[in-house]
Amino acid sequence: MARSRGSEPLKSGQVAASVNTNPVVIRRILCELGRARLVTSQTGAAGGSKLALPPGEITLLDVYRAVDAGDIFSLHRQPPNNQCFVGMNIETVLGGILEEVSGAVEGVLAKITIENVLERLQPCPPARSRKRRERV
Amino acid sequence: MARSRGSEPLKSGQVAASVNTNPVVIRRILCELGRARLVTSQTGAAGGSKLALPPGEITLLDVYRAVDAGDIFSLHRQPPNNQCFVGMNIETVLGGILEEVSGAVEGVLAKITIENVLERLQPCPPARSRKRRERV
DNA sequence: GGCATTTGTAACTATAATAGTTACGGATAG
DNA sequence: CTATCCGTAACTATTATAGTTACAAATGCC
Repeated sequence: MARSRGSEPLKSGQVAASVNTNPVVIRRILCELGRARLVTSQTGAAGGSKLALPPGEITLLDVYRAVDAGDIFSLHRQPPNNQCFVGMNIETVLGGILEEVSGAVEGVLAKITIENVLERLQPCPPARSRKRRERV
Repeated sequence: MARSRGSEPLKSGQVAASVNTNPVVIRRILCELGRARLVTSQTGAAGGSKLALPPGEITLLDVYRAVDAGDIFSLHRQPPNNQCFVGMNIETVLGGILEEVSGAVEGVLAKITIENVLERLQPCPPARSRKRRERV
């Protein structure tokens, strides 16, 4: 979507085809991103989705938070036995460690924008294909 | 196990009871930790498991690596469509980002030992209970 | 030796999460 | 008015994880 920014919005079917999945799966994710104001979508004919911000202003952390249900870094739902000394406090300790870990993850993601991803995709600038030789 | 180091080995049933699960589940994990040389186990009567190293010499990274099947930070098994420019290279880019992320996670885990976890569990040193008032 | 106990492991079932599918109401462009 | 496309619900399929049962092999103890 970042690559086709400015032009027409992408349809869920196009995105789905590019990742070999079903349009509904894509729409579900796009819908979450829309709630986070990262993309905008339009219904109806000639509808589709596009980025709501310039690629340089969307970080992977934004995307991660929009999509994460909050249970990636979480403790086992079944609590330990509180008769045990360790069990009494271990959840607090592990919770603290999980926060350290997820903080580190978020630190990495916050530094990478969609634009950076595009740059990594293509060492050379985004098309305007200087020689028109490298794709069909 | 770190808390009962020096004394008798812990049986899988005891550990299982303390986390409200089945002994076999514990044995499976203990077995992986054993293959990583972090714990030793003994079969037979009076058997059980104990740490193979002092708690200060085992990091959470050691444990993580012993247990991780390698698929925590990994790409979707179904590859994208290579007809698409993005699909052609995105896996390489995402792979690089995943490495950055897991590197950050490992950095955090490498700094925390089992001994540190014990310290965080109990602000005061490991028992020898000075007043014998705080547990039953 | 014989017995009780415990690990290691296989085989199976149960439960839950994720992905994928079908269907349809509502919005929109032409 | 019609064709198209999103948002969403409801359902099925697939997979991963957890839990269970069972048993051979190892070990300590009498």
